[in-house]
Amino acid sequence: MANKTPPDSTRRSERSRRAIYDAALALVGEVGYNKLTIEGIAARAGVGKQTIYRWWPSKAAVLLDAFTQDVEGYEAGMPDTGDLAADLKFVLRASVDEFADEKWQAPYRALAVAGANDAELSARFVERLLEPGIQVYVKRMRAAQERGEIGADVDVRVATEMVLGPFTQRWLMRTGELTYAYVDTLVDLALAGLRPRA
Amino acid sequence: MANKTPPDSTRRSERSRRAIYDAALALVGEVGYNKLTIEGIAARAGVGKQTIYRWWPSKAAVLLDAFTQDVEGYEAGMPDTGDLAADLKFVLRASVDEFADEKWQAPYRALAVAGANDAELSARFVERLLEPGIQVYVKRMRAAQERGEIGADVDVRVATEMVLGPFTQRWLMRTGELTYAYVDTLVDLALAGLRPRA
Amino acid sequence: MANKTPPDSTRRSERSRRAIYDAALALVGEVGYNKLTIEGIAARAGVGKQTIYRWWPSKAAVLLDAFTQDVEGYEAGMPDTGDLAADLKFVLRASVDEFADEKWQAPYRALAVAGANDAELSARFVERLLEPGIQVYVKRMRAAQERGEIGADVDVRVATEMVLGPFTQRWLMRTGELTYAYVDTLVDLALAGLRPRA
Amino acid sequence: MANKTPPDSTRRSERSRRAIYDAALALVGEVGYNKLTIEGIAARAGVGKQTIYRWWPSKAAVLLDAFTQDVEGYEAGMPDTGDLAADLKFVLRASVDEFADEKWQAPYRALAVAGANDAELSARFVERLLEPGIQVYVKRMRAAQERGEIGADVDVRVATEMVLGPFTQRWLMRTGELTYAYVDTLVDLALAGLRPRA
DNA sequence: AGATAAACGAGACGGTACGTCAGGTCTTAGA
DNA sequence: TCTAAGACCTGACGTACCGTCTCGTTTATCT
Repeated sequence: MANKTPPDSTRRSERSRRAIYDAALALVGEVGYNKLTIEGIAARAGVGKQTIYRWWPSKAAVLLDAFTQDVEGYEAGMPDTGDLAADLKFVLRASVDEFADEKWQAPYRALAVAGANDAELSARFVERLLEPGIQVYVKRMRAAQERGEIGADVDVRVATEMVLGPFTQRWLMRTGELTYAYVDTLVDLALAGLRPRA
Repeated sequence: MANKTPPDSTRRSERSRRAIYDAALALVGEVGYNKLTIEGIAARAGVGKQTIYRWWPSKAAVLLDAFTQDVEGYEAGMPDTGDLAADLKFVLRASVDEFADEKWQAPYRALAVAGANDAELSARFVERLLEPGIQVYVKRMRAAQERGEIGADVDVRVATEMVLGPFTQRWLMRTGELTYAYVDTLVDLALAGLRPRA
Repeated sequence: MANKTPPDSTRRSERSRRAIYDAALALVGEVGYNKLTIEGIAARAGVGKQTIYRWWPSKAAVLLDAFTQDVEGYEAGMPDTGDLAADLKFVLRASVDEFADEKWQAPYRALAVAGANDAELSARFVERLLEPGIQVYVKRMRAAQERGEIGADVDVRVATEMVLGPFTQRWLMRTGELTYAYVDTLVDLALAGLRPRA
Repeated sequence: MANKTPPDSTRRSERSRRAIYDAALALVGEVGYNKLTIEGIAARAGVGKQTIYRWWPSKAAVLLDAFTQDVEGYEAGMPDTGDLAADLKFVLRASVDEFADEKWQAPYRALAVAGANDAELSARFVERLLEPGIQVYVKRMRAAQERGEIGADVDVRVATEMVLGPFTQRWLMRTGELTYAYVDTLVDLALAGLRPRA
């Protein structure tokens, strides 16, 4: 029952969509996620509330799309200089800087958090933002593994999590500082266990 | 100015406090954190709203106290059989079970998440719930380190995070399953790097 | 400025117009005037909203046209048997029956009411529906006056209102029942005057 | 089911109630009944919307109470100079003036009209405002009847309607002007009857 | 034991935002 | 070119909670 016929997406206003994305990102930076409201987004975007409700189920979904749009074409990838430790440290240090940027961090954190209480949203967040970031590490590790720098029996997925998990936890839970020194230590400690056994 | 004289805590109604804790925990399990409301807690507890506002600043704070109360005397600690890997796996496997229990998981997740958007709450959450849990690991590792099972130069705090971070991330972000096999792999991989260099 | 060129009425779709009338009358009977909506009429008629807005300024105007269409060729007129009292009673009794018919009454009442708050609509309602009904009485009275049954100095318009006004008030305001006995009393009293017979 | 416990009227804010009445009457005069909104009343009164919804079921009900409050203690009654025609004319002429006053007329008309589409409201409107006004005439007529100025067999209720009905119809439907001359004619005709004087 | 005063339950209050509905305008496709 | 379809902006709807503010009513000391 209750199947509202879904709107015809070919007629969708591109103008409104962009305005909504811009408004959502601007507002989440200004007032934070908790005080972000659909009414606020609509007003800022110069758009009717219904136009938002027509296309998204929640403010979190709007923000996810807005943010995804924003980081499209990111896919920076990781260098492969042949030195795995150096490459990991290089990218993680960049992440340290990124996560220190309040403007970028606010919506990302908001999404991570909103996802935690909403399984469906979580799935989309992971698929669209989190997983691609993880895969960058997995691929680089796999390359190292093929060259024999990492033990053949090592689960590179778990190995990646061993580097990213602590980083994420410190950031999200504020259980510690995110510094260059920290990520260096982390990489060294993690890699020490990955080397092929002599 | 504006210093509301704080309420006299000696006159506080113990009955009401318990009722509020019970109501908060019951409701967060039934409707989830987002739909948990102060009005709902007050109604369920048979308590005036003001009685809640008098003693707590937010629903998250209520929940934190309620939950803390609930796990008081936990402090289980970790066995020390002399086999570090086995001990870590033992406790982590218990955590796997614990985090699979919807009733326990709901408020814990809610608090973790609420903290992410509220630095002050976060600090108390970490201090009261998260950090004690981490310290259990840190202490066990330190013991192992003193016995020379772990390299003397290893930062046991970071080493602990290398085990708990991935676990937490999988749970919170739902980026993977939490199984016995997973935590075993995790422990083995982490410890491989911790052994003292020959 | 702003003079929208009026639409070319020669190209108007007769099919749509009829469908709109039918839908409007059906809906006003089903849901009442307050819950009658342009959207509802359009949907029921299988017509775009714009097609309604192009030709009518308001739902009341649609209903007025629809209803007028429906009662076209009414103009029943009043018999002239030579007995004024009997003729008046005859027609008023027919009205009693008519106003008891929910299906006929609903849109008529709706229009009377909508008119009360909209002078322009009111004018058209009076001109097209109400006044013709009144004139039927006025003519019959005038005929009686010419035959000397009614005083030559009597204002037959006012005399007519003296019969129809009470009837309308009872109906519209629900201040009393509309029965055969009532209209008989009304006619007798109006014709006779209140003074005691000498 | 669904019986929300009714609010405790002893705790009701008199201040708010007055402000709501004032706002409702002011707004209905300024923008008309159709554009009168609960939000508008609340805003103008400096009151939460819920405070209105708590105590009244609709904007019409608010207006009815507001208006009733306003005309409380009216109950002017009718003079009894012994000359029935003169007394009726006197009061009706006063009504002519009253109904020409836009400020008084707007809410009264609005209520009459709202009642037409809402039987329950109608009942209260009639009981509180309309019927008392009618009874003033009925009583005066009855007095005249007891003195023999009016035939003993005359139904004074119907006789009253014969005077007030036409007046009301002209006003509500705008079928004619409301002048002193009109009400004089009406009274004379009603009292005299239509038959030619012998 | 009685008086005093704070916490208590209850819930009305001024507000904000919700998610829905309809109004009236504007755009696109099709006949 | 007019029509059907329907997306759009607007604004009001009625509801849910917010956090504050009285109201009596316990309850727990302190005379």
